[in-house]
Amino acid sequence: MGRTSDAKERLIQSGMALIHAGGYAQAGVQEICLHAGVRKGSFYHFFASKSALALAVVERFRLFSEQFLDQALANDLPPLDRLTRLFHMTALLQQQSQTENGFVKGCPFGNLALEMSGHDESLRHALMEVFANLQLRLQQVLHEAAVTQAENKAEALVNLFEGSILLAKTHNDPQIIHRMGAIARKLAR
Amino acid sequence: MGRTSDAKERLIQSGMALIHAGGYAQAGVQEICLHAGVRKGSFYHFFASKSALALAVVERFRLFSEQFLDQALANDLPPLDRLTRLFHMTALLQQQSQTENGFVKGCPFGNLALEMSGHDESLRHALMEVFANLQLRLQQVLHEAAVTQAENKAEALVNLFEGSILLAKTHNDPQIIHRMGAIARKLAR
DNA sequence: TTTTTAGTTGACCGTTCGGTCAGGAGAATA
DNA sequence: TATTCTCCTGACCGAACGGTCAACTAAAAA
Repeated sequence: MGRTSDAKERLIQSGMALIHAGGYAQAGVQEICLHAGVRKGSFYHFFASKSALALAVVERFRLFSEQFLDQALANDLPPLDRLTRLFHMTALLQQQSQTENGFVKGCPFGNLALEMSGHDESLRHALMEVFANLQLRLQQVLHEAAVTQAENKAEALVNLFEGSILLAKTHNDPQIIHRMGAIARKLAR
Repeated sequence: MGRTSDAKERLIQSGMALIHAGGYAQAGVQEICLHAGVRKGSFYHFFASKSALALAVVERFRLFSEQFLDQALANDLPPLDRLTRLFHMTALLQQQSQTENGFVKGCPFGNLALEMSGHDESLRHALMEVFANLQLRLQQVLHEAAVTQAENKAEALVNLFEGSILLAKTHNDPQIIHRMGAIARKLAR
């Protein structure tokens, strides 16, 4: 079946890094190729368009976020403590990106949602699923905590979560996310 | 002192409309000029660069948001009811943009924050001030409601507010913002 | 009325954008 | 080894990008 290559994988990795750091519009195909060590002609062998890469990038971030949520919401703690841990772990993650790159990169999904959901329907739908899934997982935690109006509260927690990351990026201060850990706990009860 | 013109004003208005609807990168200088009925040469007579226009656009949105907050947080209601009204009025505003344009435009500040704060420091600082001011005004309301930890809660309300608009835009559903009105009330107590 | 000065115009700049394609290279299969 | 199919390459495309400029126009100020 012809020769093999990891160029596609490298393109996805570079896409994740550059799109997360600078946004979709800022990350040019040429720049992504340069970062990946791949010629632009090869790019279009693996992806039909730049937005097709973005879709693959979102899918990879989704896989990472699933693992991240598995850790954060693991049942080695009481339900409400897991919520707090999600915020604290996220704050830590953003703090690391701040130390490495000088600025808080923010949520890859939230970033793309505000930049692209106005003019890329397929990407918008992919992001809707990501947020809906997050809400479902939080709802399960709230259910374990035996609270009322679990669905409504889970929706609020998603909003608070994404909002705190938005403001952490704007202020370049990951501690904002950390502080919301306690609020999330209060909101859940 | 030479002839007069409202071209600068028209450019700002067009910039507000197009940047809010499609984002900074999507709104080209040429497109903004076409929308405003101004030749591109004139654009650079009034603005040193595209990002200079963005700064003026943010300033205008800031003025509008001040008036909006004056209405939403007016003391013709008990403090906590004003918070709810802010969310309800915002939901209505986004619903109108949805009816007119087919999609929820989102918060002009939040949109620009996630798209631009990574590579335009002056714009980022302008947006920081907007959010800080919103937090201050909410803190005043909470103070009137005689609640504890007003600063911490005001910060949480800003996060919840921006987050709900982010998800309303992603899901193209302004009702999400409306539902957060009750949550905000609960969060404040 | 003359001078001054702000506003207007449209051609033009170099660069970068996403995207295309014909042809060559090389590894897996037969 | 011969064939087949995937991957690689680099030149090339038209369009759009933000931005520049000198000449021109017209209204306000002198």
